[in-house]
Amino acid sequence: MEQTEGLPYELSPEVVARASWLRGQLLSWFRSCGRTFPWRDPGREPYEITVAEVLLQRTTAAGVARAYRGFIKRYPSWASLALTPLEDLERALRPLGLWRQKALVLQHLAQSIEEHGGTIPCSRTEIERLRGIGPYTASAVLAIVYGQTEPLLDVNMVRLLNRFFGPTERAGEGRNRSLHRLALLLVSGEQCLQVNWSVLDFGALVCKARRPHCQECQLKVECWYVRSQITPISDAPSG
DNA sequence: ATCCTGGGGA
DNA sequence: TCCCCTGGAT
Repeated sequence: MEQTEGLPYELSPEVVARASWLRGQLLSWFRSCGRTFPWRDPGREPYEITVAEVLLQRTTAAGVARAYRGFIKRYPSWASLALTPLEDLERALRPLGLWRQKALVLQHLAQSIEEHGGTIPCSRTEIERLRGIGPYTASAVLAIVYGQTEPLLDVNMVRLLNRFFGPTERAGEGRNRSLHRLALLLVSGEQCLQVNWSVLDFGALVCKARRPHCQECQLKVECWYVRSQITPISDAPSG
């Protein structure tokens, strides 16, 4: 009677089937069109991964990609981050936006982790206790550093799930939980990271917030959003 | 809701 | 100019 792997039995069989299809499509797309970033390379140190996730908050990945290697070269360790003058750190982060806040977060994070013996805690509760680390970044650390099955529920994944599946449940907290169940279902099983990255990249390149490429999108045959665009809600007299 | 001394694209 | 970006804290 135990629900396997914590998978959500509340989701309808139809939704589960569509999620499975979506997952296959995204993985296929990712193999040919996915983006490569230095912080995604296998064998990255936990330090490099965690720093990247903080830099990426509220910024475009392309912008971080420009600054990332230089930043890691200049600050190669938690110790170097902890010891550098805040002013220097701010200067290094300026091209990314929100540089003052990110400098504070990174330095405080570095000092906290130094006190923690130089290792990042491996439980969500402890990770989220760190200043500037919320649910998203905690999931990223758990998934990438510790190999856990975690959905990276950022704006891209929220947008894609909302569009593809359409309105599923009630508004408010119920909908958030519904979205999280969908996201967990999507990334469960093998290749958790590949699925997560495929969603981020697909959201950034195809299912964009501003002008989604619905005509060329390989998901359109199953997409609620496309259907809702085609099906007229009501005859709007244009006059 | 709103702010973060935000930068980039349309 | 406005909207968006691998958020988080108040």
